[in-house]
Amino acid sequence: MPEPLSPRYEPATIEGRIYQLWESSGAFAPNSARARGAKPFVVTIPPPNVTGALHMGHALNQTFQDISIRFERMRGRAALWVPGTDHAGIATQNVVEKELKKQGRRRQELGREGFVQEVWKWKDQYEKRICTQMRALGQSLDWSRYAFTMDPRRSAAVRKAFCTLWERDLVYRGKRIVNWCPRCMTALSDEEAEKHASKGNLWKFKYPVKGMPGQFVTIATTRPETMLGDVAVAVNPKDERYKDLVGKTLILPLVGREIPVITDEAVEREFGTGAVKVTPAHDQTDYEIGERHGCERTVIMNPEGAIALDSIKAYIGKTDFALATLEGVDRFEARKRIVEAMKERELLAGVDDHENAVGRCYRCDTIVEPYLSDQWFVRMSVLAKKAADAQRRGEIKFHPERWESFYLSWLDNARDWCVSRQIWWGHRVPVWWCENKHITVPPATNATTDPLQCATCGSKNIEQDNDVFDTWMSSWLWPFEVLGWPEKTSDLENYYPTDLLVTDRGIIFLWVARMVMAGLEFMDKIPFHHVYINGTVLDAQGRKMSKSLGNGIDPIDMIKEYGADAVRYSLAILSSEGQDLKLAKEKFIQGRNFCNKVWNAARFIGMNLEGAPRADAAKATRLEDRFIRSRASSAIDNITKALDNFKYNDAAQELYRFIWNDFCDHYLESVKGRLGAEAETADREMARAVLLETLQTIVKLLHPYVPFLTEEIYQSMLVPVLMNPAPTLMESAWPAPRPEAREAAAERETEIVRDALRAVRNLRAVFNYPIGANPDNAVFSANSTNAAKVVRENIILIRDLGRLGEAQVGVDLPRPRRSGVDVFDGGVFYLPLEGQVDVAAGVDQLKKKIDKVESGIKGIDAKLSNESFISRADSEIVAGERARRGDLEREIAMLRRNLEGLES
RNA sequence: GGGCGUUUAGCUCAGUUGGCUAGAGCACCAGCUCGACAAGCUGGGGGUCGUAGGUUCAAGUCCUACAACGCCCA
Repeated sequence: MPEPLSPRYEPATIEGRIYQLWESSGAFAPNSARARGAKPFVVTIPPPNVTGALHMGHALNQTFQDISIRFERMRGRAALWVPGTDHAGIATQNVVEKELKKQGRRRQELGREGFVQEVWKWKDQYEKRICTQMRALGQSLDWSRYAFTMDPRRSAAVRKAFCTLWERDLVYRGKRIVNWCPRCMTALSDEEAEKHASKGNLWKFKYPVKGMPGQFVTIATTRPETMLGDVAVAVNPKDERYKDLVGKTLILPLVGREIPVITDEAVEREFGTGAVKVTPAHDQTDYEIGERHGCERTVIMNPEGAIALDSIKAYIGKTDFALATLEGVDRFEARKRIVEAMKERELLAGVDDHENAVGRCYRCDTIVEPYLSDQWFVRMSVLAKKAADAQRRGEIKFHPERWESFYLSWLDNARDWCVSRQIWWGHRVPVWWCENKHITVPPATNATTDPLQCATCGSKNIEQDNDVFDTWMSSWLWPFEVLGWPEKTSDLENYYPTDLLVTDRGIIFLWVARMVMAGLEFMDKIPFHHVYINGTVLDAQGRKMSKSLGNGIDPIDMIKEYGADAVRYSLAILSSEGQDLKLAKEKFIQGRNFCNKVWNAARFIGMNLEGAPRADAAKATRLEDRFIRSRASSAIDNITKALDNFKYNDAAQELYRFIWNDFCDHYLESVKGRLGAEAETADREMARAVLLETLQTIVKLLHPYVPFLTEEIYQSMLVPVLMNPAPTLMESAWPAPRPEAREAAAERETEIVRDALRAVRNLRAVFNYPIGANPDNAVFSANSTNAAKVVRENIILIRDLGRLGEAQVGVDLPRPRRSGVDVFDGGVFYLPLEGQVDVAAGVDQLKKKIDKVESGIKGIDAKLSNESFISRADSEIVAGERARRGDLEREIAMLRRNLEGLES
């Protein structure tokens, strides 16, 4: 460390330099000498969308991944974390369209090629920004393997996948009801149409029965405008109310079409009137009913969501309603007009409030229209079953576990996946059409070569399908396409399946499930062994962070303000397994303060560390040395175990306790007196040896969370004094277990010392004892010879830190006259009061303490006086309670006696 | 309507298989510029663990019901 050192940690001065050091070391790639031949540990990053910059959710998600990667790298695994970005079809197309709109332009003016060029420009810009952000966060990604979902290799993978599925009859083209976004003008998958409960109405329309004047069937509908496309009215076959009407013909109001009354099991008798209109071209359930009854599918809307009368133009003029005026009218305006027209004709039987789930486009929030259209689908049944079977065999473990059943229930009900999108940005569907409407798909063995003629009729006049694929049609290949699939690469050989996927619960269906399907279908192996579902980052009020609310916190701003290490550590300690976290800017202060603490502890050690210490820490005999070595040993075990089980929060807390409470608060303070020039040489060297050893353990254990600062400490302080240091901390070995350093007795004895100190300080504070006074007549009256021994052996330290002069130590010593008293873990401490002290304050505190101990005794008495407790509880528990009661009894007697002494 | 999660100190959250007087960070009160750190140190106050039952010698922890909030599916 360069001198003079700032008493404050200044992350901005080191982060860039350290990242450079890592990157140039080549150790982001899994091919260092240590990693060679080692078992791999592989993570593929959930590729951020090039639509925009990274947000706090990414920072959280990636921090967990980097913690695991750095941990495993240090443990000696060949750690590989593959970076990448996703083209995010609809989302990116939308933002670029918005940009164009600002300039008063539309994508149609640019043409497909011109527009796609614009999107590439956008992609380049954000890709660069995203990668810069990941570096700023300190992510140890192997940049040499960077992948983009639309780069040539990934494009080849998508084509290979589609052509393979085609040959296996796992994709088909079909006219189905899809979720149609009239604004994006494209189909969406079921998962992309987000259902939101919304308040709407249930309208009741009367449809006249043909030839029976005054007779009606009343149907209920939430979307009146679709009545134009009605082809039947359906009732449940068991519904007695409609028994006589089944088979009769109705006259569709406003249109004049004759439609039958049919029966179908799908109709719920309890819904509305029990009779529903059947509109096969505009509703999924109606479509299915229509299929069963061979109904016509009458489309009455255009792709923009406006009424199109083409298919019913024969009916124009058949009724008194001016049907033609609806042509081109938007669906919601048409709804109003139709309800109005029905009302005028006294065919509106009522309107109820009705709450139902309305699908909205997950990218633009427009209400999705169930719409009949020709699309490409991936058959889910076989794929989903394979994935579910693998899950039931326990091949993939979810963290937290509960997501497993969530995931399985989706797999068990998965419907065919609509993969074609009517947009321009994405992988173009590798299907060619000839003028005879024959389909030509390249052979899977040669999927990237465009066909030159129709495979059916040989026509050379063929054109590629205009549609592109759903983004997930490329990202479901991610875990193996980034490793080079479909080529048989050594990466694929070495690193597939991967070990860990960290992602958000919102894309378990969209992405995780499909990656498993693709992995099993194309690689015959699951893509990853562990799936960690991280929590969602919320704002201080518990709302999701979003652009529209403007409540987001930019991770880069936070890095600038607090440092990347602070951001990472704060996120990790704030988020327990899979739990959402409410975040505010101030929350990063905790991480920053912690980093500053570590910085200062290291700075202090640096001031006392000239060259390598001449002592062997393992031979330490002093209590504080044995204590910190013992605690370090358990910290190593606890943190290793926590990280092994993806308990990021547990490990972060253990780090905090160990570093701040044990090392800084206790050990550093204990050891200060041994570092000065006046101290005995051997004692000083031992202190330095233990300091150095512990510092080394600390920077290693902390490195996965706080990589920059720990690397800086390692480089400037440890490399110069270590034998054969690894070139970077990042590549150095994770601390090995040290069972031999574990000493329960040392930890227990330290508790006595620390509590004795607490008693001293407490009495000084309570009685407002003068700061500068170092009394010579304090007394430690131990309640056992062992406790007396511990206090005696450490009396110099206690006196030093407690600011006492001489002090008497012994078993059951008498209380000095006019003295304050505090019970500590191991005995009683008496502080004779002299000068101006506040006796009343001391009395107050004694009384409070007596109350507390009394309630403790009461609790124990309740147990001990209970026959069943004595007979049924484990004997050691009972004995423990008895011993505890004895302790409390002695304590309270002491407190009472001394209260009297003070009050008199 | 079904499923899942949450409910513990003023705030944000920990709390293994039930078992010493329920913890942390922030905030709060009091004191401290003693050569790592005021982004700090020391001491302290503060909780009928959502409600109501139940199981048990013993429940924050297990069971049942209910309530509030949130997420997902229909």
